[in-house]
Amino acid sequence: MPAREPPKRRSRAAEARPYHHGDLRRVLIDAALQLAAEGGEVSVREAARRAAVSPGAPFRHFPNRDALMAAVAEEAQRRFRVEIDAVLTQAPAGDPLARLRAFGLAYLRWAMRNPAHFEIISTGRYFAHGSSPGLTRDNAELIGLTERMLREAAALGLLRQGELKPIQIAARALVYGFARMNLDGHFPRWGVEEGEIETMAEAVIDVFISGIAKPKRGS
Amino acid sequence: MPAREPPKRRSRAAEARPYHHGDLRRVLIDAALQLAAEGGEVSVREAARRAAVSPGAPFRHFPNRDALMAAVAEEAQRRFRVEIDAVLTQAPAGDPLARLRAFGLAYLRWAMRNPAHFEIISTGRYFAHGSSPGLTRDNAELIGLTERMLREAAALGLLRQGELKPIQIAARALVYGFARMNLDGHFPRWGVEEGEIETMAEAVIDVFISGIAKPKRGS
DNA sequence: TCCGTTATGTAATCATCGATTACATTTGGC
DNA sequence: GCCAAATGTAATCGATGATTACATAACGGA
Repeated sequence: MPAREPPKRRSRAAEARPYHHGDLRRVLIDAALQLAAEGGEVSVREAARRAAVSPGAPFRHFPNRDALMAAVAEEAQRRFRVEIDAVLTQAPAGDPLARLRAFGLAYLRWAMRNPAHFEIISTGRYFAHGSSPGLTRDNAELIGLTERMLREAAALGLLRQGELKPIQIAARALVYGFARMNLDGHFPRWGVEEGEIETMAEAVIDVFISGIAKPKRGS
Repeated sequence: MPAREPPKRRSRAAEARPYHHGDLRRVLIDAALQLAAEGGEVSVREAARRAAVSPGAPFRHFPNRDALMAAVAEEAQRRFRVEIDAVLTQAPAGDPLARLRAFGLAYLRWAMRNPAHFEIISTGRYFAHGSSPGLTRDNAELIGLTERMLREAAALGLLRQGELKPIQIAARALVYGFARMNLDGHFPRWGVEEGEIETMAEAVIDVFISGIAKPKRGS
Protein backbone atom coordinates (compact mmCIF):
# COMPACT_ATOMS: atom_id res chain seq x y z
CA MET A 1 0.00 0.00 0.00
CA PRO A 2 2.68 2.63 0.75
CA ALA A 3 5.29 3.87 -1.66
CA ARG A 4 2.73 4.29 -4.41
CA GLU A 5 3.28 8.03 -4.72
CA PRO A 6 1.69 9.11 -7.99
CA PRO A 7 3.72 11.86 -9.63
CA LYS A 8 1.17 14.61 -9.29
CA ARG A 9 3.18 17.41 -10.82
CA ARG A 10 0.46 20.03 -10.87
CA SER A 11 -0.81 19.89 -7.34
CA ARG A 12 -4.47 20.26 -8.11
CA ALA A 13 -5.37 19.38 -4.58
CA ALA A 14 -8.79 17.85 -5.01
CA GLU A 15 -7.83 15.57 -7.88
CA ALA A 16 -7.97 12.11 -6.37
CA ARG A 17 -6.23 10.18 -9.13
CA PRO A 18 -4.16 11.64 -11.89
CA TYR A 19 -5.08 10.52 -15.34
CA HIS A 20 -1.94 8.53 -15.65
CA HIS A 21 -1.45 5.81 -13.15
CA GLY A 22 1.92 5.78 -11.50
CA ASP A 23 3.07 2.36 -12.63
CA LEU A 24 0.04 0.50 -13.81
CA ARG A 25 1.94 -2.46 -15.13
CA ARG A 26 3.40 -3.15 -11.74
CA VAL A 27 0.12 -2.61 -9.93
CA LEU A 28 -1.69 -4.92 -12.31
CA ILE A 29 0.80 -7.70 -11.71
CA ASP A 30 0.47 -7.28 -7.96
CA ALA A 31 -3.31 -7.21 -8.18
CA ALA A 32 -3.39 -10.38 -10.27
CA LEU A 33 -0.93 -12.04 -7.90
CA GLN A 34 -3.08 -11.16 -4.93
CA LEU A 35 -6.16 -12.24 -6.84
CA ALA A 36 -4.58 -15.61 -7.45
CA ALA A 37 -3.61 -15.87 -3.80
CA GLU A 38 -7.24 -15.37 -2.86
CA GLY A 39 -8.09 -18.44 -4.84
CA GLY A 40 -10.61 -16.99 -7.24
CA GLU A 41 -10.32 -16.85 -10.96
CA VAL A 42 -7.91 -14.25 -12.22
CA SER A 43 -9.64 -11.96 -14.68
CA VAL A 44 -8.10 -8.99 -16.37
CA ARG A 45 -11.14 -6.92 -15.55
CA GLU A 46 -10.93 -7.66 -11.87
CA ALA A 47 -7.27 -6.74 -11.82
CA ALA A 48 -8.16 -3.50 -13.57
CA ARG A 49 -10.93 -2.92 -11.05
CA ARG A 50 -8.47 -3.31 -8.19
CA ALA A 51 -6.16 -0.85 -9.84
CA ALA A 52 -9.12 1.52 -10.17
CA VAL A 53 -8.66 1.70 -13.88
CA SER A 54 -10.81 1.05 -16.92
CA PRO A 55 -11.26 -2.50 -18.22
CA GLY A 56 -9.27 -1.76 -21.34
CA ALA A 57 -6.32 -0.12 -19.67
CA PRO A 58 -4.39 -3.31 -18.92
CA PHE A 59 -4.17 -4.02 -22.62
CA ARG A 60 -1.92 -1.01 -22.98
CA HIS A 61 0.65 -2.91 -20.96
CA PHE A 62 -0.06 -6.48 -21.96
CA PRO A 63 -1.09 -7.58 -25.42
CA ASN A 64 -3.51 -10.10 -23.94
CA ARG A 65 -4.46 -11.97 -20.81
CA ASP A 66 -1.73 -14.55 -21.31
CA ALA A 67 0.95 -11.90 -21.27
CA LEU A 68 -0.31 -10.58 -17.95
CA MET A 69 -0.38 -14.05 -16.48
CA ALA A 70 3.10 -14.69 -17.79
CA ALA A 71 4.32 -11.56 -16.05
CA VAL A 72 2.61 -12.69 -12.86
CA ALA A 73 4.25 -16.08 -13.15
CA GLU A 74 7.63 -14.51 -13.65
CA GLU A 75 7.21 -12.39 -10.55
CA ALA A 76 6.14 -15.40 -8.51
CA GLN A 77 8.99 -17.43 -9.87
CA ARG A 78 11.41 -14.69 -8.92
CA ARG A 79 10.23 -14.76 -5.32
CA PHE A 80 10.40 -18.53 -5.31
CA ARG A 81 13.89 -18.49 -6.67
CA VAL A 82 15.07 -15.99 -4.10
CA GLU A 83 13.99 -18.25 -1.26
CA ILE A 84 15.50 -21.36 -2.80
CA ASP A 85 18.81 -19.65 -3.38
CA ALA A 86 18.87 -18.29 0.15
CA VAL A 87 18.44 -21.76 1.58
CA LEU A 88 21.00 -23.31 -0.70
CA THR A 89 23.75 -20.82 0.11
CA GLN A 90 23.69 -21.90 3.72
CA ALA A 91 23.44 -25.64 3.07
CA PRO A 92 26.53 -27.77 3.68
CA ALA A 93 28.63 -27.54 0.56
CA GLY A 94 30.28 -30.89 0.94
CA ASP A 95 27.21 -33.08 1.36
CA PRO A 96 25.19 -33.20 -1.87
CA LEU A 97 22.44 -35.33 -0.40
CA ALA A 98 21.99 -32.90 2.47
CA ARG A 99 21.83 -30.13 -0.08
CA LEU A 100 19.27 -32.01 -2.10
CA ARG A 101 17.22 -32.51 1.03
CA ALA A 102 17.43 -28.83 1.91
CA PHE A 103 16.43 -27.95 -1.62
CA GLY A 104 13.40 -30.19 -1.56
CA LEU A 105 12.38 -28.88 1.81
CA ALA A 106 12.63 -25.26 0.75
CA TYR A 107 10.73 -26.07 -2.42
CA LEU A 108 7.88 -27.67 -0.53
CA ARG A 109 7.82 -25.07 2.21
CA TRP A 110 7.36 -22.33 -0.35
CA ALA A 111 4.77 -24.32 -2.27
CA MET A 112 2.81 -24.98 0.92
CA ARG A 113 2.84 -21.34 1.93
CA ASN A 114 2.19 -19.85 -1.48
CA PRO A 115 -0.08 -22.39 -3.12
CA ALA A 116 -1.68 -20.09 -5.66
CA HIS A 117 1.63 -18.68 -6.74
CA PHE A 118 3.08 -22.13 -7.05
CA GLU A 119 0.16 -23.16 -9.17
CA ILE A 120 0.69 -20.29 -11.55
CA ILE A 121 4.36 -21.06 -11.84
CA SER A 122 4.05 -24.74 -12.38
CA THR A 123 0.91 -25.43 -14.26
CA GLY A 124 0.95 -23.62 -17.53
CA ARG A 125 -2.81 -23.52 -17.24
CA TYR A 126 -3.01 -19.83 -16.51
CA PHE A 127 -1.05 -18.90 -19.56
CA ALA A 128 0.42 -20.62 -22.57
CA HIS A 129 3.31 -22.63 -21.28
CA GLY A 130 6.56 -21.63 -22.86
CA SER A 131 5.34 -18.15 -23.70
CA SER A 132 7.81 -16.95 -21.09
CA PRO A 133 11.38 -17.91 -21.92
CA GLY A 134 12.58 -16.50 -18.60
CA LEU A 135 10.38 -18.85 -16.68
CA THR A 136 11.50 -21.82 -18.72
CA ARG A 137 15.14 -20.95 -18.33
CA ASP A 138 14.78 -20.41 -14.62
CA ASN A 139 13.11 -23.75 -14.24
CA ALA A 140 15.80 -25.43 -16.27
CA GLU A 141 18.39 -23.97 -13.92
CA LEU A 142 16.71 -25.49 -10.91
CA ILE A 143 16.55 -28.84 -12.63
CA GLY A 144 20.21 -28.48 -13.46
CA LEU A 145 20.92 -27.91 -9.79
CA THR A 146 19.36 -31.20 -8.77
CA GLU A 147 21.21 -32.99 -11.53
CA ARG A 148 24.49 -31.63 -10.32
CA MET A 149 23.79 -32.61 -6.73
CA LEU A 150 22.96 -36.14 -7.78
CA ARG A 151 26.06 -36.42 -9.95
CA GLU A 152 28.16 -35.25 -7.04
CA ALA A 153 26.51 -37.75 -4.76
CA ALA A 154 27.17 -40.50 -7.25
CA ALA A 155 30.79 -39.44 -7.57
CA LEU A 156 31.18 -39.60 -3.81
CA GLY A 157 29.72 -43.08 -3.81
CA LEU A 158 26.71 -42.05 -1.76
CA LEU A 159 24.06 -43.67 -3.95
CA ARG A 160 22.88 -47.24 -3.99
CA GLN A 161 22.20 -47.25 -7.68
CA GLY A 162 24.02 -46.14 -10.79
CA GLU A 163 21.27 -44.90 -13.09
CA LEU A 164 20.96 -41.20 -12.35
CA LYS A 165 18.19 -40.13 -14.67
CA PRO A 166 15.37 -42.17 -13.11
CA ILE A 167 16.46 -40.99 -9.69
CA GLN A 168 16.39 -37.39 -10.77
CA ILE A 169 13.00 -37.70 -12.40
CA ALA A 170 11.72 -39.51 -9.35
CA ALA A 171 12.98 -36.76 -7.08
CA ARG A 172 11.26 -34.10 -9.14
CA ALA A 173 8.06 -36.11 -9.38
CA LEU A 174 8.00 -36.71 -5.65
CA VAL A 175 8.38 -33.08 -4.70
CA TYR A 176 6.16 -31.79 -7.46
CA GLY A 177 3.55 -34.38 -6.65
CA PHE A 178 3.49 -33.50 -2.99
CA ALA A 179 3.09 -29.84 -3.79
CA ARG A 180 0.33 -30.53 -6.26
CA MET A 181 -1.49 -32.90 -3.95
CA ASN A 182 -1.65 -30.05 -1.51
CA LEU A 183 -2.90 -27.71 -4.21
CA ASP A 184 -5.44 -30.10 -5.63
CA GLY A 185 -6.99 -30.86 -2.28
CA HIS A 186 -5.71 -34.40 -1.99
CA PHE A 187 -4.77 -33.85 1.60
CA PRO A 188 -7.75 -33.89 3.91
CA ARG A 189 -7.86 -30.75 5.94
CA TRP A 190 -5.32 -32.62 7.96
CA GLY A 191 -5.59 -31.13 11.35
CA VAL A 192 -5.77 -27.49 12.13
CA GLU A 193 -2.04 -27.38 12.47
CA GLU A 194 -0.51 -25.52 9.57
CA GLY A 195 2.91 -26.91 10.26
CA GLU A 196 1.79 -30.50 10.29
CA ILE A 197 1.83 -30.72 6.54
CA GLU A 198 5.34 -29.34 6.44
CA THR A 199 6.40 -31.99 8.92
CA MET A 200 4.95 -34.60 6.62
CA ALA A 201 6.77 -33.04 3.69
CA GLU A 202 10.01 -33.45 5.58
CA ALA A 203 9.26 -37.07 6.41
CA VAL A 204 8.42 -37.82 2.79
CA ILE A 205 11.63 -36.29 1.57
CA ASP A 206 13.56 -38.32 4.10
CA VAL A 207 11.92 -41.50 2.89
CA PHE A 208 13.14 -40.74 -0.59
CA ILE A 209 16.64 -39.62 0.32
CA SER A 210 17.28 -42.58 2.57
CA GLY A 211 15.86 -44.74 -0.21
CA ILE A 212 18.45 -43.67 -2.75
CA ALA A 213 21.35 -43.30 -0.30
CA LYS A 214 23.75 -46.11 0.25
CA PRO A 215 23.05 -47.37 3.78
CA LYS A 216 25.78 -46.58 6.24
CA ARG A 217 27.62 -49.48 7.79
CA GLY A 218 25.90 -50.51 10.93
CA SER A 219 22.37 -49.55 10.02
CA MET B 1 -20.57 -42.64 -34.01
CA PRO B 2 -22.60 -45.79 -34.53
CA ALA B 3 -25.24 -47.13 -32.21
CA ARG B 4 -26.88 -43.76 -31.81
CA GLU B 5 -30.17 -44.82 -33.32
CA PRO B 6 -32.69 -42.10 -32.49
CA PRO B 7 -36.09 -43.60 -31.71
CA LYS B 8 -37.93 -42.21 -34.66
CA ARG B 9 -41.30 -43.70 -33.89
CA ARG B 10 -43.24 -41.85 -36.55
CA SER B 11 -41.21 -42.51 -39.62
CA ARG B 12 -41.60 -39.12 -41.17
CA ALA B 13 -38.87 -39.88 -43.63
CA ALA B 14 -37.42 -36.43 -44.19
CA GLU B 15 -37.23 -35.46 -40.50
CA ALA B 16 -33.52 -35.50 -39.77
CA ARG B 17 -33.65 -35.26 -35.98
CA PRO B 18 -36.59 -35.94 -33.76
CA TYR B 19 -37.43 -33.22 -31.33
CA HIS B 20 -36.32 -35.30 -28.42
CA HIS B 21 -32.78 -36.44 -28.41
CA GLY B 22 -32.28 -40.12 -27.76
CA ASP B 23 -30.20 -39.86 -24.63
CA LEU B 24 -28.89 -36.33 -24.48
CA ARG B 25 -27.39 -36.69 -21.04
CA ARG B 26 -25.16 -39.49 -22.19
CA VAL B 27 -24.22 -37.76 -25.42
CA LEU B 28 -23.34 -34.57 -23.55
CA ILE B 29 -21.03 -36.42 -21.21
CA ASP B 30 -19.32 -38.12 -24.12
CA ALA B 31 -18.99 -34.84 -25.99
CA ALA B 32 -17.47 -33.13 -22.98
CA LEU B 33 -15.14 -36.04 -22.41
CA GLN B 34 -13.97 -35.90 -25.99
CA LEU B 35 -13.71 -32.14 -25.76
CA ALA B 36 -11.45 -32.49 -22.77
CA ALA B 37 -9.39 -35.10 -24.57
CA GLU B 38 -8.83 -32.62 -27.37
CA GLY B 39 -7.24 -30.29 -24.91
CA GLY B 40 -9.42 -27.24 -25.36
CA GLU B 41 -11.56 -25.65 -22.75
CA VAL B 42 -14.71 -27.57 -22.01
CA SER B 43 -17.72 -25.32 -22.46
CA VAL B 44 -21.30 -26.37 -22.08
CA ARG B 45 -22.18 -24.62 -25.29
CA GLU B 46 -19.60 -26.49 -27.28
CA ALA B 47 -20.83 -29.78 -25.87
CA ALA B 48 -24.35 -28.77 -26.84
CA ARG B 49 -23.10 -27.82 -30.27
CA ARG B 50 -21.58 -31.25 -30.74
CA ALA B 51 -24.81 -32.85 -29.69
CA ALA B 52 -26.56 -30.67 -32.28
CA VAL B 53 -28.78 -29.20 -29.65
CA SER B 54 -29.60 -25.74 -28.39
CA PRO B 55 -27.29 -24.02 -25.88
CA GLY B 56 -29.88 -24.24 -23.14
CA ALA B 57 -30.71 -27.90 -23.57
CA PRO B 58 -27.89 -29.28 -21.38
CA PHE B 59 -29.34 -27.46 -18.41
CA ARG B 60 -32.36 -29.75 -18.56
CA HIS B 61 -30.01 -32.56 -17.58
CA PHE B 62 -27.48 -30.78 -15.41
CA PRO B 63 -28.28 -27.94 -13.04
CA ASN B 64 -25.06 -26.18 -13.98
CA ARG B 65 -21.71 -26.61 -15.61
CA ASP B 66 -20.19 -28.14 -12.49
CA ALA B 67 -22.73 -30.93 -12.50
CA LEU B 68 -21.85 -31.79 -16.08
CA MET B 69 -18.16 -31.78 -15.30
CA ALA B 70 -18.76 -33.93 -12.26
CA ALA B 71 -20.59 -36.45 -14.41
CA VAL B 72 -17.72 -36.39 -16.86
CA ALA B 73 -15.25 -36.95 -14.06
CA GLU B 74 -17.26 -39.86 -12.74
CA GLU B 75 -17.31 -41.47 -16.14
CA ALA B 76 -13.57 -41.01 -16.56
CA GLN B 77 -12.96 -42.31 -13.07
CA ARG B 78 -15.05 -45.38 -13.83
CA ARG B 79 -12.91 -46.19 -16.87
CA PHE B 80 -9.77 -45.59 -14.86
CA ARG B 81 -10.95 -47.85 -12.12
CA VAL B 82 -11.82 -50.64 -14.53
CA GLU B 83 -8.29 -50.69 -15.87
CA ILE B 84 -6.68 -50.58 -12.44
CA ASP B 85 -8.82 -53.41 -11.16
CA ALA B 86 -8.07 -55.50 -14.23
CA VAL B 87 -4.36 -55.16 -13.66
CA LEU B 88 -4.59 -55.87 -9.96
CA THR B 89 -6.57 -59.07 -10.33
CA GLN B 90 -3.74 -60.62 -12.27
CA ALA B 91 -0.92 -59.35 -10.07
CA PRO B 92 0.82 -61.83 -7.77
CA ALA B 93 -1.30 -62.07 -4.67
CA GLY B 94 1.53 -62.99 -2.35
CA ASP B 95 3.96 -60.18 -3.14
CA PRO B 96 2.58 -56.84 -1.92
CA LEU B 97 5.49 -54.86 -3.31
CA ALA B 98 5.02 -56.39 -6.75
CA ARG B 99 1.35 -55.52 -6.49
CA LEU B 100 2.19 -51.97 -5.50
CA ARG B 101 4.50 -51.73 -8.46
CA ALA B 102 1.86 -53.07 -10.83
CA PHE B 103 -0.62 -50.64 -9.39
CA GLY B 104 1.66 -47.67 -9.88
CA LEU B 105 2.47 -48.78 -13.38
CA ALA B 106 -1.17 -49.18 -14.36
CA TYR B 107 -1.95 -45.81 -12.79
CA LEU B 108 0.75 -44.07 -14.78
CA ARG B 109 0.02 -45.90 -17.98
CA TRP B 110 -3.57 -44.76 -17.88
CA ALA B 111 -2.61 -41.23 -16.93
CA MET B 112 -0.12 -41.04 -19.81
CA ARG B 113 -2.64 -42.30 -22.32
CA ASN B 114 -5.63 -40.33 -21.09
CA PRO B 115 -4.09 -37.11 -19.89
CA ALA B 116 -7.16 -34.93 -20.17
CA HIS B 117 -9.35 -37.45 -18.40
CA PHE B 118 -6.78 -37.82 -15.68
CA GLU B 119 -6.69 -34.10 -15.25
CA ILE B 120 -10.43 -33.91 -14.82
CA ILE B 121 -10.40 -36.70 -12.29
CA SER B 122 -7.56 -35.46 -10.21
CA THR B 123 -7.60 -31.74 -10.24
CA GLY B 124 -10.87 -30.46 -8.94
CA ARG B 125 -10.30 -27.49 -11.18
CA TYR B 126 -12.97 -28.40 -13.67
CA PHE B 127 -15.64 -28.71 -11.05
CA ALA B 128 -15.99 -28.10 -7.35
CA HIS B 129 -13.95 -30.79 -5.71
CA GLY B 130 -16.04 -32.93 -3.42
CA SER B 131 -19.25 -32.13 -5.26
CA SER B 132 -19.17 -35.76 -6.31
CA PRO B 133 -19.25 -38.15 -3.37
CA GLY B 134 -18.82 -41.11 -5.70
CA LEU B 135 -15.54 -39.76 -6.98
CA THR B 136 -14.27 -39.06 -3.50
CA ARG B 137 -15.24 -42.51 -2.25
CA ASP B 138 -13.66 -44.18 -5.25
CA ASN B 139 -10.46 -42.30 -4.70
CA ALA B 140 -10.44 -43.22 -1.04
CA GLU B 141 -10.73 -46.86 -2.00
CA LEU B 142 -7.66 -46.67 -4.17
CA ILE B 143 -5.74 -45.01 -1.38
CA GLY B 144 -6.92 -47.74 0.96
CA LEU B 145 -5.54 -50.29 -1.46
CA THR B 146 -2.05 -48.85 -1.31
CA GLU B 147 -2.23 -48.66 2.46
CA ARG B 148 -3.13 -52.31 2.66
CA MET B 149 -0.33 -53.32 0.35
CA LEU B 150 2.19 -51.40 2.41
CA ARG B 151 0.90 -52.86 5.66
CA GLU B 152 1.20 -56.33 4.19
CA ALA B 153 4.70 -55.60 3.01
CA ALA B 154 5.63 -54.37 6.47
CA ALA B 155 4.11 -57.46 8.06
CA LEU B 156 6.20 -59.64 5.77
CA GLY B 157 9.30 -57.73 6.76
CA LEU B 158 9.89 -56.45 3.26
CA LEU B 159 10.42 -52.81 4.19
CA ARG B 160 13.56 -51.07 5.38
CA GLN B 161 11.70 -48.65 7.57
CA GLY B 162 8.88 -48.84 10.07
CA GLU B 163 6.97 -45.62 9.59
CA LEU B 164 4.30 -46.44 7.03
CA LYS B 165 2.51 -43.15 6.61
CA PRO B 166 5.38 -41.17 5.11
CA ILE B 167 6.06 -44.04 2.75
CA GLN B 168 2.48 -44.14 1.64
CA ILE B 169 2.30 -40.40 1.11
CA ALA B 170 5.58 -40.51 -0.74
CA ALA B 171 4.31 -43.27 -3.00
CA ARG B 172 1.20 -41.31 -3.84
CA ALA B 173 3.15 -38.11 -4.35
CA LEU B 174 5.62 -39.81 -6.64
CA VAL B 175 3.03 -41.32 -8.92
CA TYR B 176 0.76 -38.31 -8.86
CA GLY B 177 3.68 -36.02 -9.48
CA PHE B 178 4.88 -38.00 -12.46
CA ALA B 179 1.42 -37.98 -13.97
CA ARG B 180 1.04 -34.27 -13.40
CA MET B 181 4.48 -33.44 -14.74
CA ASN B 182 3.40 -35.10 -17.93
CA LEU B 183 0.15 -33.15 -17.92
CA ASP B 184 1.72 -29.84 -17.09
CA GLY B 185 4.30 -30.08 -19.79
CA HIS B 186 7.29 -30.61 -17.53
CA PHE B 187 8.60 -33.30 -19.79
CA PRO B 188 10.20 -31.97 -22.91
CA ARG B 189 8.65 -33.56 -25.96
CA TRP B 190 10.99 -36.34 -25.05
CA GLY B 191 11.59 -38.07 -28.29
CA VAL B 192 8.95 -39.02 -30.74
CA GLU B 193 8.60 -42.35 -29.05
CA GLU B 194 5.31 -42.52 -27.21
CA GLY B 195 6.40 -45.49 -25.16
CA GLU B 196 9.59 -43.85 -23.94
CA ILE B 197 7.78 -41.94 -21.25
CA GLU B 198 6.15 -45.12 -20.02
CA THR B 199 9.55 -46.75 -19.83
CA MET B 200 10.70 -43.85 -17.70
CA ALA B 201 7.63 -44.21 -15.52
CA GLU B 202 8.57 -47.80 -14.90
CA ALA B 203 12.15 -46.89 -14.02
CA VAL B 204 10.96 -44.21 -11.62
CA ILE B 205 8.64 -46.58 -9.86
CA ASP B 206 11.44 -49.09 -9.57
CA VAL B 207 13.68 -46.49 -7.98
CA PHE B 208 11.07 -45.90 -5.35
CA ILE B 209 10.16 -49.51 -4.70
CA SER B 210 13.77 -50.59 -4.39
CA GLY B 211 14.30 -47.61 -2.14
CA ILE B 212 11.75 -48.70 0.41
CA ALA B 213 12.36 -52.43 0.06
CA LYS B 214 14.75 -54.18 2.38
CA PRO B 215 17.74 -55.14 0.23
CA LYS B 216 18.03 -58.83 -0.41
CA ARG B 217 21.07 -60.58 0.96
CA GLY B 218 23.84 -60.54 -1.58
CA SER B 219 22.94 -57.33 -3.38
C1' DT C 1 8.10 28.57 -23.42
C1' DC C 2 5.34 26.44 -26.63
C1' DC C 3 4.11 22.74 -29.66
C1' DG C 4 3.74 18.26 -31.31
C1' DT C 5 4.78 13.34 -30.77
C1' DT C 6 4.29 9.51 -27.95
C1' DA C 7 2.64 7.02 -24.00
C1' DT C 8 -1.17 5.94 -21.50
C1' DG C 9 -6.02 5.68 -20.06
C1' DT C 10 -11.24 5.87 -21.36
C1' DA C 11 -15.46 4.72 -23.78
C1' DA C 12 -17.88 2.02 -26.80
C1' DT C 13 -18.39 -2.16 -28.95
C1' DC C 14 -18.21 -7.30 -30.16
C1' DA C 15 -18.32 -12.38 -29.59
C1' DT C 16 -18.43 -16.04 -26.26
C1' DC C 17 -19.83 -18.09 -22.21
C1' DG C 18 -22.78 -19.72 -18.17
C1' DA C 19 -27.21 -19.23 -16.65
C1' DT C 20 -32.29 -18.23 -16.42
C1' DT C 21 -36.93 -17.76 -18.17
C1' DA C 22 -40.96 -18.22 -21.09
C1' DC C 23 -42.63 -20.99 -24.51
C1' DA C 24 -43.21 -25.16 -27.65
C1' DT C 25 -43.40 -30.07 -28.57
C1' DT C 26 -43.18 -34.74 -27.60
C1' DT C 27 -44.05 -38.61 -24.61
C1' DG C 28 -46.47 -41.63 -21.79
C1' DG C 29 -49.81 -42.82 -18.19
C1' DC C 30 -54.68 -42.58 -16.99
C1' DG D 1 -57.99 -39.59 -26.40
C1' DC D 2 -56.29 -36.29 -23.16
C1' DC D 3 -53.55 -34.05 -20.00
C1' DA D 4 -49.39 -33.60 -17.22
C1' DA D 5 -44.58 -34.27 -17.13
C1' DA D 6 -40.32 -34.39 -19.58
C1' DT D 7 -37.49 -32.33 -22.74
C1' DG D 8 -35.86 -29.05 -26.20
C1' DT D 9 -35.95 -24.01 -28.20
C1' DA D 10 -35.64 -19.06 -28.24
C1' DA D 11 -34.67 -14.97 -26.08
C1' DT D 12 -32.30 -12.74 -22.76
C1' DC D 13 -28.90 -11.27 -18.95
C1' DG D 14 -24.40 -10.25 -16.85
C1' DA D 15 -19.47 -11.09 -17.05
C1' DT D 16 -15.39 -11.72 -19.66
C1' DG D 17 -11.42 -11.16 -23.18
C1' DA D 18 -10.46 -8.40 -26.81
C1' DT D 19 -10.39 -4.47 -30.27
C1' DT D 20 -11.05 0.20 -31.84
C1' DA D 21 -11.55 5.16 -31.83
C1' DC D 22 -10.82 8.87 -29.04
C1' DA D 23 -9.01 11.84 -25.09
C1' DT D 24 -5.47 13.40 -22.10
C1' DA D 25 -1.02 13.58 -19.93
C1' DA D 26 4.05 13.51 -20.35
C1' DC D 27 8.17 14.83 -22.44
C1' DG D 28 11.60 16.74 -25.54
C1' DG D 29 13.17 19.82 -29.20
C1' DA D 30 12.77 24.37 -31.42
